[in-house]
Amino acid sequence: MGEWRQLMGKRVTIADVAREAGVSISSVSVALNGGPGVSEETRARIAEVARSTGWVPSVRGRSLSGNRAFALGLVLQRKPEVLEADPFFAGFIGGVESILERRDFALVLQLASSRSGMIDRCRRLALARRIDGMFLTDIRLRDPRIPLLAMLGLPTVAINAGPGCPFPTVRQDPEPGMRDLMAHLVGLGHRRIAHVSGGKGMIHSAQRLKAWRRGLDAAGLPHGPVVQGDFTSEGGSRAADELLSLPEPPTAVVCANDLTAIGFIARATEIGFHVPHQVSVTGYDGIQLGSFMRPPLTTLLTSPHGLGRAAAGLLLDLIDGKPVTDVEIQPASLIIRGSTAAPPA
Amino acid sequence: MGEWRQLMGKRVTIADVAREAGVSISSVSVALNGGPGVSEETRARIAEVARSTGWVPSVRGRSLSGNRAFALGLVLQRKPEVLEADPFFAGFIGGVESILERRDFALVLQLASSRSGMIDRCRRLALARRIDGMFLTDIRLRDPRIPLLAMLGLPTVAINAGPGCPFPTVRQDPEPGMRDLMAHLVGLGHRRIAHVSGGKGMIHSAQRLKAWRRGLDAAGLPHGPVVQGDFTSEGGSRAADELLSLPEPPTAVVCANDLTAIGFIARATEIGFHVPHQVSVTGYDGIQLGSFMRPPLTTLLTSPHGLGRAAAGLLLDLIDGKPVTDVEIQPASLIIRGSTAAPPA
DNA sequence: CTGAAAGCGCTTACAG
DNA sequence: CTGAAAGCGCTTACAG
Repeated sequence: MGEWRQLMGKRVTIADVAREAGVSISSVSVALNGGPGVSEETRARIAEVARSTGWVPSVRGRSLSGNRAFALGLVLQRKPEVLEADPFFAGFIGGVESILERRDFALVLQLASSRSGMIDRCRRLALARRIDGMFLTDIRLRDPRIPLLAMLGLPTVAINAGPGCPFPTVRQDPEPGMRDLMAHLVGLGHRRIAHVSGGKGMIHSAQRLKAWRRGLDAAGLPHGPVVQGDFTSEGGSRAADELLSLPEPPTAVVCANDLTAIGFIARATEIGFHVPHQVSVTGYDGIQLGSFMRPPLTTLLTSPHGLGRAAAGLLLDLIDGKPVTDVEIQPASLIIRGSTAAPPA
Repeated sequence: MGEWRQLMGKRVTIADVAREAGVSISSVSVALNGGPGVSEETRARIAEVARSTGWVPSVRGRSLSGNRAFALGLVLQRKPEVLEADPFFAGFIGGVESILERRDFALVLQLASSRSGMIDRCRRLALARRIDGMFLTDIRLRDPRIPLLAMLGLPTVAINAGPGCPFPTVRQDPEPGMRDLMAHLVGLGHRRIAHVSGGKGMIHSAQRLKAWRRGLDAAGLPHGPVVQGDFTSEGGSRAADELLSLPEPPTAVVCANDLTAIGFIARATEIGFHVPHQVSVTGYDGIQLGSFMRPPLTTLLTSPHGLGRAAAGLLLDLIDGKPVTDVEIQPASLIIRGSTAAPPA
């Protein structure tokens, strides 16, 4: 019956509910928002009418009068081909949604194809007042979105930001796991350990590169060669060509992420290098497919889902004006599988 | 200066623009929506003021008065672990966004953790009038969302729907490619060809199963064994255990998607079956990583991105009241790689 | 405890 | 060509 009314195009509004319950629309509003000043009896009657008519408050009306969009924004810039295999994107959104689902907030997603497009869409999303807050991911060195969002005054939560970011931040520390990984390789006997880096200018690329360097320093080893990657398997494949044609190729290669490692291994195998017996290869992310590779991938397990959950909770608190502090989720942890072994004698 | 006004909390509104331009707010509205009845001179003046103040119309006001949300909805149900490696999700969204980006529409994404949650969120999204239209993906046999959305009267576009779906549909035909795939296997000499199916009750699982059967029929071969899968690598791994322990194991296995095939190959290799020389394995989807497997995966190349583009265009037309017809994008096509070969003699 | 009124920022007929 | 007015569906002080 409620459904029936809805479907005939006669949308149920707060006025219908008020009329049917014999109260004013303000009483309906207060009753359903849990405000004080409505008797239990009236509240129950209103609730029953709302239920039976199938009324769902219009977010348009609520937004305009209440000055809240009931939505959070996520703007990403990705090349389509990178997005498909992206190890972060889907898990992060899943984590965010697991929190928003209960709060009846919506996630507004925008994918920009260019850097300037991303910045422009951030700006419009905020200025059009479509969202109450924003998630800032894939942060770059001197990211132009940081001053933009700060200036617009939009509540923002950063994910894995570097130091000096003015927004509350959710972090998963790469350091302990990377230290374990480097110790694992050094312990196996590796002395020439190379790195295939992540996308240029990304803060997480820089973090992983630094952690690799520190691991070498800690073991008193020289810094091996670094090849610029881009977080894709193609990049890993190219890096294999480059590193394995060196006069003294590395015996271990630390890749900036799993996709890179998978591409590296595929190409290394193709040109006749046995993984792990001639060259050990490691990833970063801990994607599910890593365990189905042959050899299965030694990697660091990250938690995009956990970051999403934490970020959503933090952003909602921030919007509600609650006091917030940065959140650290459990650090990425080493998973040793078959793609690492002792170097050739 | 425009930015400055915005940032001080004094949001620029249409009233500010009207005052500064010396016109009424209705003129501003008409001018910026490209309506007739404003002189070129006035329009230019208004545009200049809008630009210099940095005014972006509030979507809240526009939605309420204009009865449009300027947003489209996508509600998915996925287990978090499936979502991460999902071959469809990210590409589809990328395609949708490539169209929405130009039209200043937003994509509202909701991820439900349960079936009932998904249906409830569909309902609330529509009733709260948060969106103008909806994408219907992952359609099941007798999907309860179909009558729901039809009843609510929400413009909806279906993706790869079966016959009898009342909504305009975007399709990528699996038939020609599956026919080619089966012919490829039969041509190699395979006579015992098994199938690992997709998730239970999904329409695309049924389609691929049917296509496999038809291929066998066309070659006059008996239907090999079918193992129930679930579109995951774990499911493929379990299927390998089951099929390869048969008294007469199949010499070729057609998997419902690439993840399943990858899991199958990993497990088959582990228990001592050489792929492709003892058993050929095929996938479906054409994920990028398929070409980095060893052996690289024979599969059908699909286009989630193309489906997303087409679906977004169709849905926007539908909302605008334009006449629409179903759209067929180029069929999924066979890619022959190293995971298929002649059966053992 | 309850209701009438103003207002959120726009769009859309309708007069002039 | 331009403006004043009504209205979209709510929330929030403010009176009673």
